[in-house]
Amino acid sequence: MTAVDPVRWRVVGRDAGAVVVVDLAVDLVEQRRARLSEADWVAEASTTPTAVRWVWSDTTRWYAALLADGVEIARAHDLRLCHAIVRASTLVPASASEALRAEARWDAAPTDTSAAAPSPRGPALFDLDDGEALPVGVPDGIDDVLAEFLRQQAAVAASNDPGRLRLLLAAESAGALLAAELHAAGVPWSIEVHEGILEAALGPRPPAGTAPARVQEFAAVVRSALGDEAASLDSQPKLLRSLHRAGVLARSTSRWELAEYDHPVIAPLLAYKKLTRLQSANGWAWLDEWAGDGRFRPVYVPGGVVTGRWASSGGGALQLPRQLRPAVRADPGWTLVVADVAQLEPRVLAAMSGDLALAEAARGRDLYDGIVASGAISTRADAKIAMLGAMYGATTGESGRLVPALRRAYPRAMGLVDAAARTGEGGGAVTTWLGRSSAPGDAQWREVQDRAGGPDASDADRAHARRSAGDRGRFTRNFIVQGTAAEWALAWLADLRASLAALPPVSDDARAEASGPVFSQRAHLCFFLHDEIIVHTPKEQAEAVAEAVRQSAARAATLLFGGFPIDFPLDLRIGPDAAKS
DNA sequence: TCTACAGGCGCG
DNA sequence: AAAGCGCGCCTGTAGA
Repeated sequence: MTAVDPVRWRVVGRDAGAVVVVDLAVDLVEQRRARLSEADWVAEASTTPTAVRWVWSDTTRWYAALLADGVEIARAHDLRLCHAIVRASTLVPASASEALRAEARWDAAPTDTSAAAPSPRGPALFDLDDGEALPVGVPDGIDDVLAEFLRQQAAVAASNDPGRLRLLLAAESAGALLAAELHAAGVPWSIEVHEGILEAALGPRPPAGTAPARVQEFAAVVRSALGDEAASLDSQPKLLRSLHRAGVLARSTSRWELAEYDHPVIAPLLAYKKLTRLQSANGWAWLDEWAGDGRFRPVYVPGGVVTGRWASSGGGALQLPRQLRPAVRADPGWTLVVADVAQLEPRVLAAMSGDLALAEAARGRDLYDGIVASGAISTRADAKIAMLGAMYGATTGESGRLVPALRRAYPRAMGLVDAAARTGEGGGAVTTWLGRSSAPGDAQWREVQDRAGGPDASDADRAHARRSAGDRGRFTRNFIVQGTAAEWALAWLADLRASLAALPPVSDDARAEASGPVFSQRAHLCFFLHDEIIVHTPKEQAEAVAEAVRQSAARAATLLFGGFPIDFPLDLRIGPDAAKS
């Protein structure tokens, strides 16, 4: 059996009601087991040196309770998340992951910790749309957990690139810790500012069940312009019919299409839609439910997107409108460090393809300006449209027309995404820089392709297959870039999280102003969105935090891409609110 | 009455 | 302006 050092692993599982910890100190031969009560387990976790990595079934299943008890975990290995990566990774030969892939119980959805009723859950099933069902909750018995850990270690060791996979698994697991911490900490939220925004836009808070004053005003103007005092504005089919009667022959009621028509109803209707959107998505009801205690606590779902990006569930963390950003406000005595990466995805593409020309265009400046400076494309706006089109697979319109110029200027970078698209069109799997792989085309997809190639295929069959192949190609084209960008972001987060934890203790004044879990008594991450972070910090540490944010970005670049000359410039602001100035 | 879906729109 | 990728949430409607 192979040694599991240099990291010191502690494997956590349950057994007959108690928490069991197996310490894999140096060698698996020297396993030491300890059976702990819940209280002892909290004490054990809270006094663990930061160099120890806890191995557990599912971070969401264990960590929320520890955080509630004031315990922080520095390092973890999330078996559920890592199982998903290892089982699909093309870096792992099929023979090396066979044992792991046979363990379907580890393909379960995250443990649902929100349910009010505790444990004695039978085989809870989570219905999927195709009639299959995915069980909720992976195994958490100590023997199951230990066995799965060993399967994963073996598969990674037998992979083509254990170093990259280990980095990915560590980053993914650190992300899971952080996701729980972000939820526990919450984004500091000013109810007053939010209410001010709502009142300015919508008027005073209306009684439940009635529309705000400004919404009613615009509705009246719209109905009058339609010449129909009873027109329904909230039902798409009815609104469309009303518009047709008034001479607006739109085929949908979407904002962009309506904007093309010149009619007195358009302006008030667009205003009406904007206001009702604000009211229904982030109005007073949202404020009460999600930020009523002065903290916005979205539920993050690490690994929730196939590409490795996080998803979210509840609260709409991924859709927080810029309009509401001013409501993010630091506590008294505290401030915010807000940072986002400029053009993360094309920079990642330059690095992973080894495209020195694109890296040169990106170096030390706005990447799109750099493309213009190179002469490849004439305006910044066009360069941006072309780059997005190249990464998303645009074939038509302005974007599609501009992509060929990019292909000539940056053949390596474009060659990489074009190759990923061809792989996807053929039903194959593609893999990110660190080893996260997409699923290959499934049986149903394959069947569509096979039918189109058969002797009695109809034109419709062939068109369907062509479209379906194109859809997959655009997905895999984007997967390698979006997924690698997610890996860069995770590396940035993980490094920063550790740096913040190592900052010296803050003054008692700052601590006294803070509220929430123990780690929120000092500078801590409170928000993450793909390529953007917010750190809530005592004012006295803001500069140190900003420096840590920059250093972590630089270290993430080195960690992933070594000495390749690519930089990741940050747009970084320090201030009491998170609105972009 | 309940659930599934589509339209629409917010974010990267 | 979308286009071309990835999401979540709200609303109303259609269908069981």
